[in-house]
Amino acid sequence: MTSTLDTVFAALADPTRRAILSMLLEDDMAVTDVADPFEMSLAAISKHLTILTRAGLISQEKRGRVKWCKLEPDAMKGASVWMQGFGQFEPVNLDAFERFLEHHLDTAEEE
Amino acid sequence: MTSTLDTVFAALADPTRRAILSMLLEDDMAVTDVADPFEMSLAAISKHLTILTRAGLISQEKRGRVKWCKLEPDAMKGASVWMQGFGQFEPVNLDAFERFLEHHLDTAEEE
DNA sequence: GGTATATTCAACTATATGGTTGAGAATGAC
DNA sequence: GTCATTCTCAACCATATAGTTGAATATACC
Repeated sequence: MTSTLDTVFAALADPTRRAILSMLLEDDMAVTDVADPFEMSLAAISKHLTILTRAGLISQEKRGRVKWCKLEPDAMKGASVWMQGFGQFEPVNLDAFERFLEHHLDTAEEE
Repeated sequence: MTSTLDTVFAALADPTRRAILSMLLEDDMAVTDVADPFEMSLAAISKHLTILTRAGLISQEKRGRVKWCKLEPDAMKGASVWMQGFGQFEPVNLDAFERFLEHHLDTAEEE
């Protein structure tokens, strides 16, 4: 939902959640099917899905008794752009990136 | 030092640590100077720097009694590439970055 | 209605994080 | 040697995370 840098990076910091996102690249999945390849309980997976949803990385839609999970890759955009600002050091976009940092991302979050 | 996806994403999930990395874009800094703009204690900043070091995102070198912190942007490569695997968004060139700015996509806020 | 399936909630444990303060170890200045 | 500076360590507190199990809810099937 929120999709701040905080929640997105935190969500991506867990290997189970990254694996879930990879699975959802293929297709939308029901919660039970997401949980299937993992050793842990369904409740644990349900919590992971909540964290991914809060970060905006997936959406969940209930149809009948089944809750479908759908990847929302756009939620990674902000984080991806933020990181790549450190990777690509052409002087051109370095300035722009620093302005971007100052005026948009970090400040917006700490207010 | 390790620079796994786990440690890198976890390190990036904190706004203080992201702010520190942004500061280090300019130049290497001593721990005291890194801590200066923040409200929190020096010890707290020292812990953040430890986490950034463990993630490989910075390196620290002691010269005299001063410990210098240096940005190591290559540590973000793995994480950056991982995210681009989801990339419906192309690697950020100036183009994509400017589009991002134009739409003043305050991705840091809701969705 | 009764039962099976899908998912979450509640309560609990263990561990990590983010912060504090105060003391301690190095180093540099005089 | 004395004193200040730089930085970390230790102990502590509050909160969040990652997992468990068992009960509860909601829907579908017959």
